[in-house]
Amino acid sequence: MVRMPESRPYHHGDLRAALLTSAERTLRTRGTAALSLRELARDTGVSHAAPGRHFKDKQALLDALALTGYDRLAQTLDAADDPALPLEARLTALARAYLRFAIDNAALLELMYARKHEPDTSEQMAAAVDRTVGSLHRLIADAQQRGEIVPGDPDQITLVAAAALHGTATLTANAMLTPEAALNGVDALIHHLLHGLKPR
Amino acid sequence: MVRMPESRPYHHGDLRAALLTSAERTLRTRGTAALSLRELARDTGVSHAAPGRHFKDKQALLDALALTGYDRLAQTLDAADDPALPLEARLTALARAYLRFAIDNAALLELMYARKHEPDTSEQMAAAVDRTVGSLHRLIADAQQRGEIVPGDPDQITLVAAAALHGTATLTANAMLTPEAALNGVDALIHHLLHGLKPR
DNA sequence: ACAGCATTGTAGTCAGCGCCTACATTGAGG
DNA sequence: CCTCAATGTAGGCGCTGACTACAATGCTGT
Repeated sequence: MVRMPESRPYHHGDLRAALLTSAERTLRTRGTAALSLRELARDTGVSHAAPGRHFKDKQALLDALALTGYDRLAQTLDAADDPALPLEARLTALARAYLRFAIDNAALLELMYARKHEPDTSEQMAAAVDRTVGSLHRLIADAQQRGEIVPGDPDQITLVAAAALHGTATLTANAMLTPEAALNGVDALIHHLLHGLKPR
Repeated sequence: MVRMPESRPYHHGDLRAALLTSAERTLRTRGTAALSLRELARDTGVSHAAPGRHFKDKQALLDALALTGYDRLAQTLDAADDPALPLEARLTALARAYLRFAIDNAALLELMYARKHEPDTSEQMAAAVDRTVGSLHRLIADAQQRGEIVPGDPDQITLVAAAALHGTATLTANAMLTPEAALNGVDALIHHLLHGLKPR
């Protein structure tokens, strides 16, 4: 029995990467719930058990997907942070970048923030989160050093800012706030965050 | 010993409520992913198709569950808001109540904020969200009227506060912040929110 | 060059799931 | 009382994730 000449080689080459790419595509177009390992395998032209060689179970693939998301987010935020800008503008730009990411990658963000990662990847996840918050933390620390932000535990201050941004982002990603409303509200959000809600 | 002729009657009586109760129990103890209609039916002692009479599909049950969650949350927040308190204390109490709910009902909260509700329930969902934010909105409007909060679109101001609280709550529910850290940070969060991050 | 072996693919199977349909039991209203 | 809608049961379909045994491949040491 002769082998079909134009059949894919037995070994895919880089199945792991192909699966991740295809998975993110599905994630973006049809949501997390529509992601099935078997369909992923079919789309990639391999047997239904092949993904198991690269991801011990479905959660492992989702974790890997989340990690790539953190990489992209950290990179995005890093690129968006311009230390030369005055404080309010700098913070606004960072917030905008985060919001954009949240809007453009809602399903991925949901995955990144899901609290069901496997134990062995949860430390990588924590590190990724730290890296992500890093940009904001640096910004706060810089401003504090210049006396442009109140003194106090920088972690605590960062948390306040992070919570406000994260809240806006998740509200938007979960469709409780339209992208337009969120983006339009960013300036006011940052302004109020810096100047406070109480009259001065 | 006489054979107990007490095999459950053919008709359950209030299967819908029983399913919701059992579902929330599973949700709390084993998470959303572990929730199966068939297991739910088994636990409740009915056939695997019986739930279909009360919920047209799994999502319908999840939606119903989310709605009860909103009811409880709105009630909790309403009870926690004491208009007699001075602004900062009043806001702090509200924030604490929200955080407590988020910590105690992490999985349920995830369901409430998931953006995959069926179209026909999404309006009820939106109304529920409005009702939930109502407490905060009233608080802000009150304070604004007394001149204790800067003038401006009250919706916009509410959004700032809501984002900060929501951010803290989701960070905690997603285990990116320990419950202790979150609760300890509430006072500082509200303080900074009211007084701003910039020095005065 | 090539044998040995870990890696990475395939094929088949299993139990569990959501959902569907056909049928049985029940209680309430004409 | 008798119908009939509501609510439960039984069975089945196609899908899923996970497991296993086996086959093809390519790397590594000699």
